[in-house]
Amino acid sequence: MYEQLIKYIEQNSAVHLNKDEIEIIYNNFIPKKFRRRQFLLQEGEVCKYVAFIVKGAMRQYSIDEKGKEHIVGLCIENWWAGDRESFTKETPSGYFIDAWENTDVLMISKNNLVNLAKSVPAAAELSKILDERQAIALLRRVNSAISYSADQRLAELEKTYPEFLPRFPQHIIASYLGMTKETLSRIRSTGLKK
Amino acid sequence: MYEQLIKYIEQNSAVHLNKDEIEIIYNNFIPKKFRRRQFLLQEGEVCKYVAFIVKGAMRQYSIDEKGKEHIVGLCIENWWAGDRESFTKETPSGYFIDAWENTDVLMISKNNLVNLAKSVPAAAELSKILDERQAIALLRRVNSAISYSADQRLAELEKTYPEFLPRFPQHIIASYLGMTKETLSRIRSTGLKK
DNA sequence: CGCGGGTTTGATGATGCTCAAGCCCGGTGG
DNA sequence: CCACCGGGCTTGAGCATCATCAAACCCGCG
Repeated sequence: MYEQLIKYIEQNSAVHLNKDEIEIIYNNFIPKKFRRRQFLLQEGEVCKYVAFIVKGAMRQYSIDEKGKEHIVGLCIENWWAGDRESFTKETPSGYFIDAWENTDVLMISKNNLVNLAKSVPAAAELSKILDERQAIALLRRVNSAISYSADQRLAELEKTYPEFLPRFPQHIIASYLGMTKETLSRIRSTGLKK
Repeated sequence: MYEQLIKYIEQNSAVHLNKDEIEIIYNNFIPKKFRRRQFLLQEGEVCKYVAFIVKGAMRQYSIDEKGKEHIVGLCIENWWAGDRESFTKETPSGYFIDAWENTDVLMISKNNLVNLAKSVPAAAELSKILDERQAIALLRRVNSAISYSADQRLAELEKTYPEFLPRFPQHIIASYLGMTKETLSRIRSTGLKK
């Protein structure tokens, strides 16, 4: 499990880790298994950990006053799951995060992450890169949400994250795109004809 | 102008700057005035600078195939304007950024920002904090866009950024919220009656 | 075989968009 | 001083898109 994380950090920060650093990483991340449907975080809780997904898939969503789920994020292998807002500000989260598949993760707490950033420069670097990427991806999503029609949003997703489509059922994808499963179904069937 | 930036950096990074650091900041930021409607960035260009807004207001938007503007971001005093994606990856931007009011900014190039981060720890710290905040704000906006109806989105904006409403005309606010000015107008009038 | 989750299809309706007209108001120029 | 203009805001009628609700289907699995 850890090898995958080490490799990920080295690749994404473009830094080679020495023995000591690897040791530190081993000591700061906690391995954990989530069964399908098990929660990493529930609304109202403070997000104590961010989780590196070694294998599996998770989703982050809110539930509105009518009880409907709205998927704000999906994550699979080599992504990070966690509510940044709750994690950094230590405030109650407005989101749920649960495992969509049985999932293996490596989790790190806030304190440990701060320590890690101090002692392993690559980790600090990586953290910054991830924040940047996150901000970039989210701005694209905002643009797509306010600018495009349902079928354009689907087309965008197919281009940006094709790996999501086989991985999650359509009602999840639909929610992620801000539409109903019925609409997604119709778009897909008519989309192919043209 | 610079005093405002210094103050901003000190407050947001919670670090006091020494003379040398202040000197470095003076040397790395370029002051510039934008007239109303003047572009900081146009679609297809690489975003060379991020701009700290000392006074005024700017907007960031895309233009779709029908020629309609979609506002992805608004910024006023003590905010930063710039397309993060284009700036960090040095790729052509998909957005326009222009001044909505006559605006005074302090701009910094990518190279200078990298240098600054090396020599002024507070700047590096700040940069990280801003990325975090950006990611947090954008996730909220995504959630709002995919979960809420037009009137709920307006309510959210009124709570989150009340300072925008008197500052920008309604058709700008409407676009920011992903609706038409007519819809916004109707929501506002019926909203008050209740 | 029956069950449950996922997907599709259809009918209906609400929400929000489009297009068009009119209004308000501050600014400009005759 | 008034006429006119432009930008912004409002209002209305008709329409497109998408949501809702309901039913049926499909298929892997116990």
